[in-house]
Amino acid sequence: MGKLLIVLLGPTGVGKTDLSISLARWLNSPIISCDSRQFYRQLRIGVAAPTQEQLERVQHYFVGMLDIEDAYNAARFEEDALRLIAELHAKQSVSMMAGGAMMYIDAVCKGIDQLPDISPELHAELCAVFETEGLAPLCRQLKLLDPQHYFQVDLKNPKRVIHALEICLTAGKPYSSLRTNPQKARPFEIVKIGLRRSREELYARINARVDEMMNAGLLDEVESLLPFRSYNALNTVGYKELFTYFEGQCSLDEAVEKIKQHTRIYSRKQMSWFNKDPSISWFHPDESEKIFEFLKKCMSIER
RNA sequence: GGUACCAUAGCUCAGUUGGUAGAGCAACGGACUGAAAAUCCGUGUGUCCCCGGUUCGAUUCCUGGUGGUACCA
Repeated sequence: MGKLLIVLLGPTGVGKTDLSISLARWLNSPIISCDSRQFYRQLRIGVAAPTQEQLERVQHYFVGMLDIEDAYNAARFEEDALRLIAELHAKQSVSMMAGGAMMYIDAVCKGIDQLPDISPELHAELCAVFETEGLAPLCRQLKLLDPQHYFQVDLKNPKRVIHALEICLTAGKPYSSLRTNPQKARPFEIVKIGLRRSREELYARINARVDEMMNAGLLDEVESLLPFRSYNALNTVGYKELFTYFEGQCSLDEAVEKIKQHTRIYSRKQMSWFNKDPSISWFHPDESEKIFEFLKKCMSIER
């Protein structure tokens, strides 16, 4: 009997959490979260993590599994999620992943290339070069070590250039030789359900949700995280804006408005990524009956 | 009421020694394989507050008006 992974995705604020819970109960299955910032246990209100009540109704994997100081990435998620999916599929034929972290979704569905681990020292060294001399010397070095990638990479994007360079230096061969644009075989079928709304609707929900977060105590949550603000996990919409408020750089109203704006921008970025993926079947979150019908069909084909 | 300053893109403002204008943010579009709620790229026509004057030509100079801010009464 074939196994199936249902992937529920969509932009932030579209209504994934609510629908994922009805789906999970309908399927009698836990939820594999694919919202990378909800993985951090200290990030609750600001990342719209499932509530305690929701967590009690349905088991959620990965939510709150990391500490704010932990480093994590899409490759590790690929490993962790695949291991978990295999365990679940030993007991059940259908599993479900829900979330909006674009690259994490692709890591599980398509796979990403095996790359060497980068030493923190090397990373710090390259970052220091960037800080003091800018990107130009790093680009020149990349051109020498990996001319092919040099012509593909976004040479204005420090993260990309530094990453490519540290891979070359660590692997001892060009990054491009390690990039295979993988489409890894998975021991299960994948059905992607995309949720979308009109922009007007989505923006209204995002704006309202930010106000709800503030009412729910986001300010206290962020204040308690001030000592950790340099960690990457806190370079997150909803947190960075309130940090600048605590620094006295702007008023609270301005910070809240920024959170709304940045969340809207993030939602568009997600849509721009998802729109490229032809394997997604799109629904409005209110059409849950249609989604159930659609999934029934998928599942009967699988069996 | 008087004086001074200001009025330019959705917002904050720059600028044009007179030849109809440009930044940041926003907005919109895009990229994306180990930081990804990250990071990066692209897109700028707007009665240059209104009426009049000077001028070949005014958003720019001048008169008047309107609105705002500050100070003085």
